Amino acid sequence: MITIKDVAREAGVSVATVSRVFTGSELVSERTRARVRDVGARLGYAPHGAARSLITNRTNTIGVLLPDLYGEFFSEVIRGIDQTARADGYHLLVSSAHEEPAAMEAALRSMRGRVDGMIIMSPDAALRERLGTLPLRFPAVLLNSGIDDSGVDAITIANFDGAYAMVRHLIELGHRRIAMLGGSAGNFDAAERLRGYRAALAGAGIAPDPAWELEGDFSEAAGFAAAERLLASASRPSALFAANDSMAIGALSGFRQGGLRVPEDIAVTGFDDIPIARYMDPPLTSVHVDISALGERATRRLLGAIGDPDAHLRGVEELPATLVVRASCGARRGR
Amino acid sequence: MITIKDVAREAGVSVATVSRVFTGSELVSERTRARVRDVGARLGYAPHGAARSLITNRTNTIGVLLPDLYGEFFSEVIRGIDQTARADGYHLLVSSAHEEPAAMEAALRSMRGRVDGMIIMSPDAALRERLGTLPLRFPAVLLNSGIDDSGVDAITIANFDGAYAMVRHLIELGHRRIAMLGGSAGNFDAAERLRGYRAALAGAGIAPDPAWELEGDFSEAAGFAAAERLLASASRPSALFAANDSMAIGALSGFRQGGLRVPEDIAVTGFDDIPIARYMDPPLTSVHVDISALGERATRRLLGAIGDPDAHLRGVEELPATLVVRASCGARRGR
DNA sequence: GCCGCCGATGTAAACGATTACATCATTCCG
DNA sequence: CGGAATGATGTAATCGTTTACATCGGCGGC
Repeated sequence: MITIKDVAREAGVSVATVSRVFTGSELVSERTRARVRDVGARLGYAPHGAARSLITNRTNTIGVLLPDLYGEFFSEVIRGIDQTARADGYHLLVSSAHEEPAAMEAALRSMRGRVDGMIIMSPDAALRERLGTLPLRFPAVLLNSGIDDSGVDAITIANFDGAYAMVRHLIELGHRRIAMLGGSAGNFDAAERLRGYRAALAGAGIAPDPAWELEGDFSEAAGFAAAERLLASASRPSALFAANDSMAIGALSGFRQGGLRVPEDIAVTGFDDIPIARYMDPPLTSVHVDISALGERATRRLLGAIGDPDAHLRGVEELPATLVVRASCGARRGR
Repeated sequence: MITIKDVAREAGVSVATVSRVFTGSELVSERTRARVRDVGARLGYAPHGAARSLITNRTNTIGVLLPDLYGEFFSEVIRGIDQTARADGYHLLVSSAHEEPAAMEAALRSMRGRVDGMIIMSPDAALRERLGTLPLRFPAVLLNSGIDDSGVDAITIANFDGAYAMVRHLIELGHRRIAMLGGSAGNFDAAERLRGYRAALAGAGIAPDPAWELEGDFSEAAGFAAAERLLASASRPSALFAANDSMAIGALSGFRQGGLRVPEDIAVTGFDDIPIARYMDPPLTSVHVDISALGERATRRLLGAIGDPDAHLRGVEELPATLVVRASCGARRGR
């Protein structure tokens, strides 16, 4: 492997000069700069990242910790993070599937000296608790972790409001028998959406029926299974609100397979408004969240904290969640 | 920031001993090991990644270069890569959106000293040429780049076979007027799929109609637009084969909105078999590719090359692409 | 009782860059 | 013409680890 020394020797200058050329310092004569550049290109030299980080204490990398890497939601978040980070010359070090706090801690440790800051997505409540006690060695932004402490940086979605608006909308369409397909137990977003659902029902004076609070796991398969369960049960709701779009899509498919028409026989709605939602048949009524903006905002906040830790003021930002009415709720005839 | 020296001082041993404890060397007495462990935990010590990489020449990280990060296809590939890499204790450094060769080269350079190897996805033909001339400084595996040189490591999809099988299937169903919605110009996968389409038509003695070779860009929007175009044109095909599922889904939606029934009025099929395909209405007939396996195979190959560069033998692997018949092609009644 | 060996530990030299400081040649001004 | 200021370059310390080599004590075999 060719190093800065090789370039220096070949160009007949000291390593300091080569370094100055490659870090873009002004203090090099035009002639020397050109010569060093040439030699560098000819030899195929590239500065060694680790060596550079060691002395500068900067890695130009941000770490991303995710619970999983599955589905359109996460890919959109990462896209938002990546775009923003790249614009500022940062790379992304991703690490996923940290179900257990221990695994997460290990991942966090292993990031030391490899990243300048972290974006941590830990929707699990138990995990979040643990995280608070963890001595973070670098700037960090939490995503959807339900933390409400202005001492930390975090971005959240207006889960409650979104769910409330959705259920309210269904009620206004005349639905009284509204089921909710929830997310994984312990998941913060899921809990908040459920809370919004209950509040909306209560607000309309509808008694909640525990049998209509189904448990899911955010996957299409869970939606499909829930639809089958509802089809088999004696009393069927007139509307199903799924805690995310993937489950709504699965449910759509399940109901159809069971011979039900959506929205005529049953309304189905989701949450997140993933890109594909509008292409469903019927197009899916959902709660729009600008998912990639979620990643973008988190990244901006993090970059701010990295750039000037003292000036940076921490806080929790909430992203709006707005109702998007399409055909699957029955508000629009056909399409 | 606390370093190995702090731990050494606090534990009353030399840095060498601390290092030995944290690298898992045998040569430490049980008593000392325990003491160092304790002190380390108490002080919240974590080895500095960059410093470690510098001396060991290992980063335990693999770099991933992608053209973009959009949609389920990429997210599945990354998932495959991540799972395999993590199982071997590797992290992922991702970098996306390298449309131009220059940007790609820059990204590649900036990875030196930060990764042990790279997985490069560059479906663009021009890019691939350039890449060949680039002196790669680390093991690399190419993904879907259409390279057919046993001197490099690469994984490809059986694009031609898959497309051929799909079109053949449509012909067997009685279709003669089959349109193809292609992918981006210059994209290798797209070109191969187009080739398969043409070959199948030719094999059945059907004259190709250039007007029915539409250009797309792999997005849902492109599929939607193509459907609109076909609806407006005088002669309409009886089947549309889209070069990927996203476009097929967009087309499905477009045709429906134009009042056409799928598959009764027009058959629609895709390629990739992304997870959501089976939940469409009608469920999408597609060409199944084990996308996450694509990432997994690439990673295994790369890890092999990293582990033992001498023993490793390079080569191109092709992943099968098999027809999955669902309802959107009309082969099955209803769903 | 001496020697050699072995296991546990320490010392110090890398790794490849950046950068404060020193050096040297020029230029400019009084 | 002397000396300060300026600009280009070099020297060497430094970042936090790992690891080859040295050291040292204790133990077993002769």
